[in-house]
Amino acid sequence: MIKSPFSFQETLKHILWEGFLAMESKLAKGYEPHDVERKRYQIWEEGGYFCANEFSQKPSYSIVIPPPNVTGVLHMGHALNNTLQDILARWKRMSGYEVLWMPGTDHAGIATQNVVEKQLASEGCDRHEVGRERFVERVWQWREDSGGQIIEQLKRLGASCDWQRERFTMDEGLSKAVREVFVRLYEDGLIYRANRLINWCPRCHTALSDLEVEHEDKKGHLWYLRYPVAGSERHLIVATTRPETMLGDTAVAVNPDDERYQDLIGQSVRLPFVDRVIPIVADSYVDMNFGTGVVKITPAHDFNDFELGKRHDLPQINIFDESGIINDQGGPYSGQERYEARANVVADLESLELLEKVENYQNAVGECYRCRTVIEPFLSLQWYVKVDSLAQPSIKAVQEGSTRIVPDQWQKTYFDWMFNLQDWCISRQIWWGHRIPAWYCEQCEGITVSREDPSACSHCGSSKISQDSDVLDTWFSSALWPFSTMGWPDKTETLAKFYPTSCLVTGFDILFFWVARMMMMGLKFMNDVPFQDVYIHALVRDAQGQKMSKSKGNVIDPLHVIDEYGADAFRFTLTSFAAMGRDIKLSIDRIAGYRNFCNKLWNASRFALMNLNDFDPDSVELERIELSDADRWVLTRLVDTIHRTKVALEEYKFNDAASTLYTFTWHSFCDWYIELIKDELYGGDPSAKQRVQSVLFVVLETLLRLLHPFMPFITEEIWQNLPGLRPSDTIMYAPYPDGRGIPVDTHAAERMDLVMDVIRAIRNVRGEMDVPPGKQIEAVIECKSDKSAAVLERGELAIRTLGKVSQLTIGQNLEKPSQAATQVTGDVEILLPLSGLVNVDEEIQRLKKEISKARKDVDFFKKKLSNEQFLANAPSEVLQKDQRKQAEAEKKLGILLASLEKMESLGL
RNA sequence: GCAGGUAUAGCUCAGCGGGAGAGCACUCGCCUCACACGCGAGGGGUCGCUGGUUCAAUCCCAGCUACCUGCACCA
Repeated sequence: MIKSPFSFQETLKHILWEGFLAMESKLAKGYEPHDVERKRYQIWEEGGYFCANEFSQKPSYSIVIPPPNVTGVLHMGHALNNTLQDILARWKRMSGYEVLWMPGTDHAGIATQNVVEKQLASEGCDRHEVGRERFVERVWQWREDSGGQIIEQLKRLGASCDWQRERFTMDEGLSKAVREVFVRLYEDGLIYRANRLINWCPRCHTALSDLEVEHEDKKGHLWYLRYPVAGSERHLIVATTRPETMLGDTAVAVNPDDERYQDLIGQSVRLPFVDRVIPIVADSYVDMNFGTGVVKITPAHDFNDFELGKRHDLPQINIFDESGIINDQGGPYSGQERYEARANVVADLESLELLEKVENYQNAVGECYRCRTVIEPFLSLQWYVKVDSLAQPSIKAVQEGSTRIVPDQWQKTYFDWMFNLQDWCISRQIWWGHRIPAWYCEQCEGITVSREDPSACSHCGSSKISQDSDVLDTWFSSALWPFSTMGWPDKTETLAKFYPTSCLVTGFDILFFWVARMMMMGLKFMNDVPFQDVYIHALVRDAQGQKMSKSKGNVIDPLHVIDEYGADAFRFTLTSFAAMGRDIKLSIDRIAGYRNFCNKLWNASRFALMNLNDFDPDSVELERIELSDADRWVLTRLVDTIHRTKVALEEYKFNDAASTLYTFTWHSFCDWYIELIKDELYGGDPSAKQRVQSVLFVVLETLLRLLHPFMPFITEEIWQNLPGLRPSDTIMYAPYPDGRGIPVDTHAAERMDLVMDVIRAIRNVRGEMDVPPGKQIEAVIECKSDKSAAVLERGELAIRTLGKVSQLTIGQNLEKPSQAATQVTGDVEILLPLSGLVNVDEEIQRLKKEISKARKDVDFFKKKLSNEQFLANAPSEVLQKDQRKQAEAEKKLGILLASLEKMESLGL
């Protein structure tokens, strides 16, 4: 026989009841996100509800998506970022704005090229064998086949982007914008070419901007090398972390004030292996206290040495090729890879007794942010953007508030960076990207920069010209995103309607990469800021607070979360934790908590639908019916929730909005209101039933609209199943609640709070005293004022039902039962006759606990109010409030003490 | 080294100068006719440390300690 936790009768009752529910309710017993999400999203998308109309008369609200990499897959950062944008977009759309949320992806030059190069490698060839043209074709093909997966994943999240406008940074239009910007900046003298040390990735074979290099402390060594002083038996000892670069040394340097080496300044040392005599120079850059106070100088392979070399007019000897292999300047080491060369140089120095010693040493090594290869400072000719004149207006715009950075602590970071800008290296030696529109003349060596591909040199007219083989940094095109996506350089209706954008939502990690550069380009080319607000959100970390990364294996895949818990629960979790200025530590059980919240909403709605079968929403006339205190209470709380939500959203306090809605939904609506109206729904009074049906409907329908930006799927699904006709095809275009038409009655709400306090007091005694939940009890409620008595008499039914009270007496100067548990709230004394329910000792214990709490209160206020300084200085409302609280506490203590005395006398 | 941030219940975090809050976890009692992804009740905190301002400080100011994140790094 199968063991069942239920008796046969109970099981049967269950089966019958479930059957009844299935017939009565249109909704399933638990919320099942899968089908709902797929179905609803499809309807929205096919209905064109995400589309923006630039010809609309409505006020505009626009957001451009931070374009994810075309190679990317959705991670937690994207999920948070796009959830917040979607909340804003849906909120504004419902609030009557014409909303454009512009989606798209960027071409991620290096990352995408790497993907396709790996493909080629697996086929046993490389891009050079394939050739530039065919390689670029392959990349396009790759994008066609497997790029942009993230777009479909954003849809799973519920993102309401205008997909018909989806853009890609390599699109024709955006490429045209890139070209226009390059040419104009060049013509304005803001783009130039220079031969400098740059960060070079020997694996990607390209230059990187300063921002694309990530520094990480690594364990290494400090080698002390002995350089023989020319024409002497002396040696100078230099310390270095990179011994192989000695092949490119063109000097050694000491501090001019260093007494140890005064006599050597101006002399030379003989460099081993390459047999070069190099000078000993004096420069204040050298720190006398570090190492030996002597530095080897390699101008072609170190940024500091490069600067020093310029001061002393030293030659720059490049010893590497573009793969980091020693070139023919490296003498015997020519052809060796840099680390191999290092090992050999060290070994050979040692055998020549030129290695003084080796120490362990930790220092920060720059790595390529795309492939983690150690970058090489490399001397090469590159294109730069001169940022000074572009940065000035961008700084001013934020200072003057044309663009607001939220939270404002990020402003400081923005300014810090803007004030210390280096020129931006924009050329990349890869093939995938916007090719630099510059042509070099074989004849006159002039450069032709042009909007249209030229056929002749603009200087000498020669047709022997060839285009620069480099492409532009991906961030160059991303910097134009807010206007290039809207059709610039053409003057479009879209730009007129939606530029500048209303808000940019992004993570702080790309504040410099992207936000600052968009500011510069927007102001330069649109003469206006690209966005009014910039909302910087947190980073999503794992439950331990660590950055999620594949190598740590602590990534939570958003799509798995959506599969398991539903998009709405996931979104609500992210939103709840999106407090300003703090990172999000995400763990699965938190998501489960919000899954439960979805289920709660679902079941409250099921309850409502079951009880609204015979209800016609058109009959609702809240103004004309006599509402109960409970009705007025829930409606007042609802309006309060509406206002709080609005304020929170306006201030980008997403977590506040979420918690306000959570608390109202669960604790006000479900825990109290639904419980309060059951008597009237199931009772025999048709007018009472219709009244609570009206309020139930209004509250639920309003709540769904309030919640929709946060939980789009479940709210639409329920909303569509409400009785009667909806004012629009989709909740997406139903007006966002503003509280109008909903009566607010704070006095009634206060009355209801008293009733609820009494119910809580009864439940407290029951719970503390282990009275079985099903057991009906007796209660005597002694009121010290007419007002309380009247309020509680009106709440009688609620007290009976929710307190499980069968015999209830409410009034003043009542006859008190001889043995009763006592509880006090406000000026109301609640007496629960023991009559065998509770034993006296337990009640004594409980009373003692209550008394100690009350006594603490009394002492607290007594002390506070006996302080003359407080009486003299505190504002009168604070004073009055505290006096009232003291009186209340004293009254409560008195009642409890009297009750205890009585109990103890009984016990004896 | 410079800058910024953070320290509040076991965990994760809200918090607006006037008696410390939530969610989760925990304890007790419940399959009560929307929901056990649930209901009711309860326990739990010297608000990092030291000073200062104030009638009043978790909140404002200064210093200290610890952790986090940027940026810059002396080879």
